[in-house]
Amino acid sequence: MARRYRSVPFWVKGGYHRGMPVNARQRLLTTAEELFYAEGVRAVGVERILSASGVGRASFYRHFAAKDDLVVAVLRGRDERWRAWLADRVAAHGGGPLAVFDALAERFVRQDFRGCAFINTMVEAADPDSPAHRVAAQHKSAVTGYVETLLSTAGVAEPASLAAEFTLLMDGAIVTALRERSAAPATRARAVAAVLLASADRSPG
Amino acid sequence: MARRYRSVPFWVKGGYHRGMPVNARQRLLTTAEELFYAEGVRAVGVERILSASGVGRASFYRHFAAKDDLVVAVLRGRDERWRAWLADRVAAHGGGPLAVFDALAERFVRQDFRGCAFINTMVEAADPDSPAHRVAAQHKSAVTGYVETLLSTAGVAEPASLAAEFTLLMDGAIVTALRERSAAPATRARAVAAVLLASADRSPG
DNA sequence: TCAGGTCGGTACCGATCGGTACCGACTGGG
DNA sequence: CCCAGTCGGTACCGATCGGTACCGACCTGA
Repeated sequence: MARRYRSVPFWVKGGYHRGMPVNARQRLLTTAEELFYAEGVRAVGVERILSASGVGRASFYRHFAAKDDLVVAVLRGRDERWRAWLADRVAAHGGGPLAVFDALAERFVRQDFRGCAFINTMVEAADPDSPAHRVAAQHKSAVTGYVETLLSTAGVAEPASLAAEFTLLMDGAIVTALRERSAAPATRARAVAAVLLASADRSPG
Repeated sequence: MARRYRSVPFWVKGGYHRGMPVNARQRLLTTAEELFYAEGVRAVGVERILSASGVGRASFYRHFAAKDDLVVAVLRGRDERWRAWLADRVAAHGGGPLAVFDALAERFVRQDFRGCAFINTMVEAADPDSPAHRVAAQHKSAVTGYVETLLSTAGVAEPASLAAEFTLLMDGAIVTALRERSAAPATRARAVAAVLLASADRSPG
């Protein structure tokens, strides 16, 4: 059993000059997230993460009992930041439900775009009961819930079913962008969503 | 350099009783396809394929120069059979463009459903230039082309753009089914596609 | 001053990875 | 009958996998 990180240690205050980012745990999370997203969880060994982050092998297992725990921690962090990013970009694009596709379009044109980390996780972690797969599925539920609030705010009478369709379109756009590598799938999905939104019932008022 | 399989050998005619299916190459392809689909390409080692298929290690490398060659061969075979299966099921469901979603619904409820092998391949084989990734992308193009012919036959004026939207919906449904594990995503995508089809321009006649 | 905790570095472990080489058994066509 | 070719089995290779143990250096709070 590896010991766990407890509180803020000494070197976050003073000038710690050994590694760049704050502490070992944070460096591991940041480095692993990059590598996992770019090449896949299974394709990236612990050694790669250690050399890329400059963290010692023992330090790794002091913070994470196993590689799988790092994977889950990375996914949880990405889930939070991704949804915060989405809310930010939606607001920047007017705050309407269709803005989620404008946000996706921004991601698709990045040259480091490699699809959705959570879809990729559900593909790689085949077992639906595995912790990583569960976290990925939870992320999708959370996104669907967020889209539902957007639709509700926009005055859609029964936002739940339309939110499910929006999420399906988002996932379809992401997977399509994986091979088209352009913003086109986002605008395509947006156009479809616009048709759905236009024909949706509006709540009174 | 491993020698390649040339022509039909002796034991396909006579009673070959060592292994069940016809020959070693076919057994390798069948077994590998099952395992790759169920657990992922990277997760399945050569040893697993050998023990599960009953093929000797040397025989493996007589037929395939490397594991990657087996992967590509598996994908090519699956591409052909999958599209033949789709055409068959579409015909069974009336032959209309929307029948593709009825076909998908059949797949989603299978308990061995693990998404689309080609989407999974594009996720696992991160490098877009890798042979496996290329074959997977080609498969999607072929499916889109097939959907386009369905739309054209149905009298849609400009079937290309609508075919792209249909394919996006299909991929979205597949990814969604990966976590919902039911036919619901297929019917959901079908409903969306029906709206698009209804509002599409029809060619004269 | 000193115990306690975190740090990076390294040696090491058994297991598995993809791949090669060689073996004897088998069967067909010449 | 015998050579060519395919078969399954196995020993073996170097590399890498995830994980453990121990080290000295460093800083903190008592």
